Amino acid sequence: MSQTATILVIDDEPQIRKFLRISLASQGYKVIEAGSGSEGLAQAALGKPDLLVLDLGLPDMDGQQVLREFREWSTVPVLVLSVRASEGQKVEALDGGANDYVTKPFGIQEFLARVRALLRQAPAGDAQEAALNFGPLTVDLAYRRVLLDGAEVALTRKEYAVLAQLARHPGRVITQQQLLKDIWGPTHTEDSHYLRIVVGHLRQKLADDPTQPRFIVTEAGVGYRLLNA
Amino acid sequence: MSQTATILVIDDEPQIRKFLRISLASQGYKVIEAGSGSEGLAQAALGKPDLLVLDLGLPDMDGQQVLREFREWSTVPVLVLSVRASEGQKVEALDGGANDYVTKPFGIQEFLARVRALLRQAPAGDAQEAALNFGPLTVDLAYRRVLLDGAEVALTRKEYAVLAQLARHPGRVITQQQLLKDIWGPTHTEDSHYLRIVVGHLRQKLADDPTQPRFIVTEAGVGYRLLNA
DNA sequence: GTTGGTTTTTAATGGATTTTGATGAGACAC
DNA sequence: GTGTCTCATCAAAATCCATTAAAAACCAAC
Repeated sequence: MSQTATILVIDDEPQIRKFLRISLASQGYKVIEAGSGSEGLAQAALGKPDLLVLDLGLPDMDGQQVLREFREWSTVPVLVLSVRASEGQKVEALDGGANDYVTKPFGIQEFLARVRALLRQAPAGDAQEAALNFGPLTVDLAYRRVLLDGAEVALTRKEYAVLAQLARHPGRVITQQQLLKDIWGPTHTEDSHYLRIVVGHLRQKLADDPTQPRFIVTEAGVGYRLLNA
Repeated sequence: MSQTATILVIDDEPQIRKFLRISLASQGYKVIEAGSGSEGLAQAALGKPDLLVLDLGLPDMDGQQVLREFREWSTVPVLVLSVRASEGQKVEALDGGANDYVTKPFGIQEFLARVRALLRQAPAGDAQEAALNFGPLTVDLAYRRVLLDGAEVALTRKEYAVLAQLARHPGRVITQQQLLKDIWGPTHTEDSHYLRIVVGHLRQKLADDPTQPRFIVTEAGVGYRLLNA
């Protein structure tokens, strides 16, 4: 389905942050944190989270204000936490763009279930998982498809795995060990021969010449790199 | 911007239904009602609501069961109501596909705010077609029916489950593990053979040739995908 | 209980992919 | 120049995968 979701927690109380961090991390989420509203907004722009957990009681600025500014540019789901349980508060937050409102103290199981519910409707990586383009070559990770000049290229499992791995880090060199470990497993990190053959097939199918590469560049003794157009 | 949303209320207590009907209608929503689970599911298929408000305490069938059957074919947001506030109940409902969970008694302002929040993320008139088309093939999730050239195709449970799963993500590769986990359960993720046989039967009934597929494409060693016409 | 239909096993086949082995070309150091 | 290292390519063998058929076990409805 999706890779691990990133969750940004904005809360000024360190012990609550720690509690949430541990709980969320134990479920496999990647957690980033902020202790104030301004820091939180900065992190939100930087870390591209898939979900925002926001405590309304912040020292530097009003939580509602943080929510409002966040919603200026993001549609990522927001779960608001608060000790204040007044109905007016809840209505204000929900109408201000929050997707859920949980009052402290809360059960961690319910909290995690609400996190799952919010992430379900907006799957992780939805933002970044657009198709990647490398000139005439398109690698669509969501659909597991590869197009060359608009025509679909039929790739085998290993071929696709190598290309996808390279495509995930455009322009970066991926070491042979990395590729071998991720695709063949940690027991085959020495078999760089496999890699050469698969890359050979890939280049053939993509009409790529190793001496004059359009797509896959070999970095001798190190690994391979996918050129970003 | 948005036209009036339609909200389906499933609750067996007439006075609560009346209360919700009046409150929701005063906000301009169109309200349809059902007093039992089976009636609710029928109304859900018929009335194409934009939001479902579901009370878990129903006389004829378990609320969780209603939720589960509804989620078989619809992604419309669901707000669950319940007097029982046990955390386990909430987790079960949220993981069963509910988007929010409100315990009675509740403040009507907060309830309406949560309704607004749910409708915001899935705007009214988004009235998603429950029937999906793939050229001559139609998969109607709401009625659990499959039509080929307008004629109904009789499918077994597993066959339908596999086809429906593929149809929910048109063009996308669904991995064998995914299909096996969702349909046979997490203990059978290794039995990819089952899958091949069911897909074989499906192709036979849909007059689909694996070497020249109209509908189901096999991605060797990975999974299957349903071609979107 | 019997019956009809469904799901699960079992088995056989052909095809495709992956692995293995062998060979040659280029780069670089000595 | 020679030897060594890495890379690329070709061809075969071995393995894995998909498809099909058919029998056995299972279930639900009657």
